Amino acid sequence: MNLKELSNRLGLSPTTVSRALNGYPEVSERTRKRVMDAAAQYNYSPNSRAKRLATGRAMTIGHLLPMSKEHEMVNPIFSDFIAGAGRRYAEEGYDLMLTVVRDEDEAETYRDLATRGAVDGVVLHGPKTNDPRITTLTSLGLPFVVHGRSSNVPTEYNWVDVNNRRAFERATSLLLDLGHRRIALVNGLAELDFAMRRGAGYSDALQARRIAVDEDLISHGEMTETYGYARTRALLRAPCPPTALILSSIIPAIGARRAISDAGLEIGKDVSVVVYDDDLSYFRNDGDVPTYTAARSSVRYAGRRAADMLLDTIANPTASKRHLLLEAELTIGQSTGPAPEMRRYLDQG
Amino acid sequence: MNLKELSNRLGLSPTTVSRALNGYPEVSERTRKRVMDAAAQYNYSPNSRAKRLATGRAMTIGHLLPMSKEHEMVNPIFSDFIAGAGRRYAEEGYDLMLTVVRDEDEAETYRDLATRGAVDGVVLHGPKTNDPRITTLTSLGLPFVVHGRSSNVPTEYNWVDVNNRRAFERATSLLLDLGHRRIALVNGLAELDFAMRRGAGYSDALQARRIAVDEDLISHGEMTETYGYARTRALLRAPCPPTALILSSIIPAIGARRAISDAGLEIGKDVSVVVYDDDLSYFRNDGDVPTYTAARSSVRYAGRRAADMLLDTIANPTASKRHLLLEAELTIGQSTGPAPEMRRYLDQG
DNA sequence: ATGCATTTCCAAAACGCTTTGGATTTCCCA
DNA sequence: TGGGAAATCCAAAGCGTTTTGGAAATGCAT
Repeated sequence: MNLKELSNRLGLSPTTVSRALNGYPEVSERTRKRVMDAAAQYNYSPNSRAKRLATGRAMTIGHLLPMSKEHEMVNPIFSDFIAGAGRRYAEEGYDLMLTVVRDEDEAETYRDLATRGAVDGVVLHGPKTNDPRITTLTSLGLPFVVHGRSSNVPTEYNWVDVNNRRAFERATSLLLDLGHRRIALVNGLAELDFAMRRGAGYSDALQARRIAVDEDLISHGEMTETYGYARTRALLRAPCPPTALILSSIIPAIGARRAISDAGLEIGKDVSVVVYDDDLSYFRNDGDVPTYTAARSSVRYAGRRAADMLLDTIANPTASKRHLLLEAELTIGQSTGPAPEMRRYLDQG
Repeated sequence: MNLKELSNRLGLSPTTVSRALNGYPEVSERTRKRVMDAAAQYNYSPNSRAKRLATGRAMTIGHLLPMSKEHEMVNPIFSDFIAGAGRRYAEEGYDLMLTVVRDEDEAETYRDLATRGAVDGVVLHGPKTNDPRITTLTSLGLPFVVHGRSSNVPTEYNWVDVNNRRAFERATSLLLDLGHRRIALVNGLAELDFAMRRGAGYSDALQARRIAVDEDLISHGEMTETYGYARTRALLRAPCPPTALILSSIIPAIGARRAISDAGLEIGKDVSVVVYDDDLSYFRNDGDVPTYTAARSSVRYAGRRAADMLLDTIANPTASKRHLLLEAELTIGQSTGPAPEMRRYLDQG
């Protein structure tokens, strides 16, 4: 069943039927009703491909899922971000197109999406410092929103980000307040912009208390359970181990817990742990007292807001660039407590 | 730059240019080369929307990401499955379209995708027993592949599944061999077909040893960390706690570990744990000795094979239905050991 | 040189929709 | 009962490809 056939059955022209269905005012309500009913009856909906050709709009938003050859990992936060964004797309009649791509092909893929006219806009994930993809997308003239920010990019661009620096500054301060002085930072890959910002927040807090930053306590890696385990284990075996850890995601924190437990230590007592919590749907860190003390910000919500921003950009292409900085909330859970020395002091008191 | 403009510059007809680019034999190699070069120079690639209208093919595969209102969780294995499947789509020139949908709208969405002609086929996730979606898709005539199987569906359909029953039968047998007699099963949601099969495998193994199935040891839930924690905690506090646990995913196993640790017990010694491991990219359970004893089967590989199957079905629509049953491998890790009573016996020996 | 098969290319139709620019009808008021 | 405005509808021209059905040019053997 297509438009021509439907209009034949109704004894109307395709023009009128099309207008009736798309809510144009040039058609009487009586006719519109008749058309709508017939469309429902024959289960007609306009062919996407034809519609998109005629309107010149793809009605599709693209997301690239880049996979590197060495560590071919899918970012675990990706699915929750997509869930948030995709819900909005669906509500607005947009489709979501996901392209799994080797990361060396990423720029080429953006170019391809643009010239093919396959999407009306894209979301850029995991920006690095001075990310070249931003320049690429800008020059392609393809509307886009960055999830995160990229330092040192000369041009303006749309972004939705969390105040990572402040979140980690606050997390570090919390541990300092508890008497911890040797605090390890288990951070994301060094080239990622958010990791850089988090590192800066951590350093800020230490320096505000005149505590030197010990590079041995800082590490960068992919946010896997294995990485969290290996790194924590190494830290605890060092000559002068930290009394507290800050981890950039809840996934490596799972590994950290395992390493702490393996070492015969207790989390929240012998070793304090603060995590950055993206509020992943399968790993809710809530309850009366959350398992982990955490700086929390819902990545799903970020996805929703990024979608809003992108759709708005597509609708108003000439408007100035949009920015949204979300704040993480710091919630106390079971994984933090006074530093061991402090604990002895308190016990005496 | 479109086809007409390109052909103008070349002094050729659109027909010839189109044929040259699409590798048809009616064009001389010399002309083809000239066209290809010009296309590269002007960075031309055919407009997807027009191409798809003309060919009548969407060149797109659909995946639905259903989200229920109560427990709005994204299945953590989804992203790895997509990564595997999406890679194949990209290689074959297909796009991947993801639709985030409230699960009560799922059937309606399939119908819409079909009538709109938005996709050439879909992958069905998380089939329940006698899943109505299979009937819907069959009647729509939309090619599809099920990731998993659905019992009691009268018609034939394509599927890629793991031999869940055997995997759980073997996992249970392993624990029985180690002397465990009270083995808990922490399973997925009861309505999911794979949970049913896993339960059957578990029961098979017990009954083969003439051990009665204790319903109190079996539970169903969503595979979150929180669920694994709560359930394990409850089990360990019961009057007659199990000495071993089998968990349907590595995610609740994380919670189980936490509960065991909280109870002052040691995993692999006081309590044995076997997990079903989907080989998630951010939670690799490998190393010299894996953390968990596990029945492992890569969900990413399953995604790739499902994609193969679907593309093949689209190319040969009349062929008979295809099935692929993958076997999980059972690998011994650090989380299992002899049952405590057995251990005492062995220690004496 | 001639005839025939190949090679090489093209004009025009088709895909299914939207949208432009009228044409026709209806309505309202003087 | 006109006349103009408003309401209602339509024919036809796109949108940018692919594909059908030839036409012209070339190559080869005679």
